[in-house]
Amino acid sequence: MSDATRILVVDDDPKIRTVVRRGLAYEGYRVVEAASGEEGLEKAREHLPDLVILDVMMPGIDGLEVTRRLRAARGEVAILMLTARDEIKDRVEGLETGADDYLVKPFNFEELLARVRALLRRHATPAGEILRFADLEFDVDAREAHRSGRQIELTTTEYNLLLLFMRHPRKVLTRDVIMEHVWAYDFEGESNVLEVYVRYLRGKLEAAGEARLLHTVRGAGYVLKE
Amino acid sequence: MSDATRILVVDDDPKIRTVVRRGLAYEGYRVVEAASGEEGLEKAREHLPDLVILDVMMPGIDGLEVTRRLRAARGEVAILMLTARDEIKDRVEGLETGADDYLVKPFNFEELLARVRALLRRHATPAGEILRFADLEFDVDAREAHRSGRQIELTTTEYNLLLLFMRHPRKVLTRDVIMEHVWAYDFEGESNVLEVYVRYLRGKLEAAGEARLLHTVRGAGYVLKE
DNA sequence: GGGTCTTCTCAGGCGGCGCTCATCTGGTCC
DNA sequence: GGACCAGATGAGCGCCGCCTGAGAAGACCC
Repeated sequence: MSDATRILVVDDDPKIRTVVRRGLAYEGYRVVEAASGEEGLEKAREHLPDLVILDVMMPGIDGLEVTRRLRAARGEVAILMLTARDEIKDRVEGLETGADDYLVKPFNFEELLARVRALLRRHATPAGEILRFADLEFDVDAREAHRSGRQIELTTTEYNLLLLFMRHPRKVLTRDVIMEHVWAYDFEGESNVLEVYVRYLRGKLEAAGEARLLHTVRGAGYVLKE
Repeated sequence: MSDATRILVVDDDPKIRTVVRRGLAYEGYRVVEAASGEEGLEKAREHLPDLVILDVMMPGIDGLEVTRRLRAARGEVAILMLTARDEIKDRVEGLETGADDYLVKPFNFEELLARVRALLRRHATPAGEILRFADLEFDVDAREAHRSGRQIELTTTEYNLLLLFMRHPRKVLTRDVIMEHVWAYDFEGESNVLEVYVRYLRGKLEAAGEARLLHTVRGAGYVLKE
């Protein structure tokens, strides 16, 4: 814990910074923010992050230039570039300039987290993760689950949702937290997607009449527990 | 907690109180002020704040003494001490007396806010916290309690009410304090919701014939004790 | 273009939960 | 012992939070 992985988030949009910071902090990373390219370079020098998440489009020094300077200064840092949907040409340029990966906005948090983990793993140690809870097995790499010998296929959203619960068993996750993690960061307004997907998941997890694992906590959210 | 975080500001300088109060209120905290050590202790008893911001130098009961008494009163309250620049020796004494952090005056508000956030984060709910009292366990994350091996499910209001008692064991909580914390009422209208929910809680906590933990203090309020 | 899979919206339904109310109980004071 | 009042109790009601089934829209594949 004392030597947690440090991640620097550079984006001029405070909303994105906040969502990313909160999410990553929740996952146990130490997060530093910067609102501009200049500040980003400064914070990078100051905190020596393991990974930099970097928006391409920023006033002043933009993401590409920051990448160039980071590479010139210190080669080992991993760089994840964020690019708006219609800036796809930037992808190529971004990767050529020295970014290790890129992600198109808007993205949902689990996607970001997956990239972050992948990048950090590449820089560190690999491992085929299998999460277990009660009689449920969850193979992160294979993207499938097993219960009472049965193989359970999951769609992407179901996978993200179940992954979140498997990472935080016995903990009540509020609707807000779940929405922020599994659905797009800029999701606004009322929707009952969450209920619907909880229903899908329950349907698959309890297909053979097994006991309920995903419980409703009225007025709060949901928990994974026996 | 169900309602906003409460912060008590104790300083004999009205200017500082005003600045701090406005700023914190703007950030969404509920702020209570006190102009002296005596008043501070009184307000603390009355409002059960999560954090106390406390000036060291005050006529009458000073900050150090207030800290001592707050700690003696079994409060798990976080304390942030304010000290003038040339009272640096007070820092040491302040921390030894039981303050959780200190801040040198003059300070800018962002500095204060950063400390406040850090303290609340550290102090509030370290993930996986389990509160215990007698043979009762209260799992904050899972939103459930256990007694004599039995799992006790709680509704949101029951949870908020029990949480309040678990945070202040053996302390008599008046009806007003409880109403203010759990229902956010200004106790205007008459209602016996509190009695009803005390009954619900007792029902669940003593379902297997266990001894009473939630006691009535006639004319005052309720206590959690053996 | 047709078929399939996935994501998400929408309308309707149901029951849990928060709360009120009327009545009962017991402690306290004279 | 009687009167009074704070709190306890049981019953019940209405809302809204969540569940459910159906289907539209879009992506992908052949």
